[in-house]
Amino acid sequence: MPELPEVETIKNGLVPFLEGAKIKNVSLSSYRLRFEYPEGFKQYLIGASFNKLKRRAKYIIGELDNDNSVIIHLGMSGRITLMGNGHSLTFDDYVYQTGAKTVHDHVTIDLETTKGEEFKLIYNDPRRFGLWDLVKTDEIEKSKHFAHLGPEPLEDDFDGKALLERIGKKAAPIKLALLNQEIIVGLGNIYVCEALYMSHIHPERPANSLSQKEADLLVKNIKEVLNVAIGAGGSTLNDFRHADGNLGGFQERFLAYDREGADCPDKKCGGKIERIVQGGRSTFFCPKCQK
DNA sequence: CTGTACTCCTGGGGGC
DNA sequence: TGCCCCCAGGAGTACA
Repeated sequence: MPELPEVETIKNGLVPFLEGAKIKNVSLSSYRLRFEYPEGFKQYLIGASFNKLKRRAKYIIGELDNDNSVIIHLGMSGRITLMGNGHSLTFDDYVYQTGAKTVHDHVTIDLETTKGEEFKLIYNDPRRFGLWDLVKTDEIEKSKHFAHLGPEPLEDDFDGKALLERIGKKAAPIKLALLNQEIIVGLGNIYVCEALYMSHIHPERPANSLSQKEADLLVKNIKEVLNVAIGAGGSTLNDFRHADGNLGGFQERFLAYDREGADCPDKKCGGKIERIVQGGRSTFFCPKCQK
């Protein structure tokens, strides 16, 4: 799925269109997503306007003017497209696009901006691992989606000390600990691999074996890789693009992720990137410089 | 407590 | 061309 940087970029891209916009109509496909839509989903939405858009972990939160908030998680393959005025803009670029078919359009929202311009928001999700929910705005933090979530990695007060506190005595491999949203939110398979590579930390190291110094470096690199990715995506999403939805410039060049067999980017290292499986998911790392 | 296996799904790509 | 198998950026649950 979209990890924190992608969700942040999408949220930021939606802000100028959605904040203040009024929901004129909502239509749903006949498929359910990860969960059923909540009772009265459409009724709460239609006629409401969006106040603020926020991000928490990998969720987009759309605060409405009726004390409810829309909670959106993109799962593995969720994409959001805005269409209006003969143009469309798709906020994805990180997920395969060729398979996009309207048969997987599950949520369509007709909107009207404060200036009276009409447009549609379309949520497309082939694998349907995403979710849309409705939560009382003042109960978001204790809702089932958010109650167990760990700290935001980009918060100023999140540092190596805070990470070690969250890890506690956990002997699980550091790779899996970082994917655990109860310990730290927003990281997924890609950025965990990248941050561990940058920090020269072996993904199979027990989480509780990290020194304070290693944790400091790891957190510094987590922030770095997330901020670079947000910076790369953020600048491309300012306006509607033409109908092919091509944003460009959002391609990541990964150091370790998906580079099995490639030379370690550090020429002085001379190692080769390897792929192993942890928790049923691929881990890419350099066994020579990650200790 | 741990770790693992499996679940929800579709689609792309490689091998044959 | 097709078929089969593996893989995919998430995350919850069940079970030993």
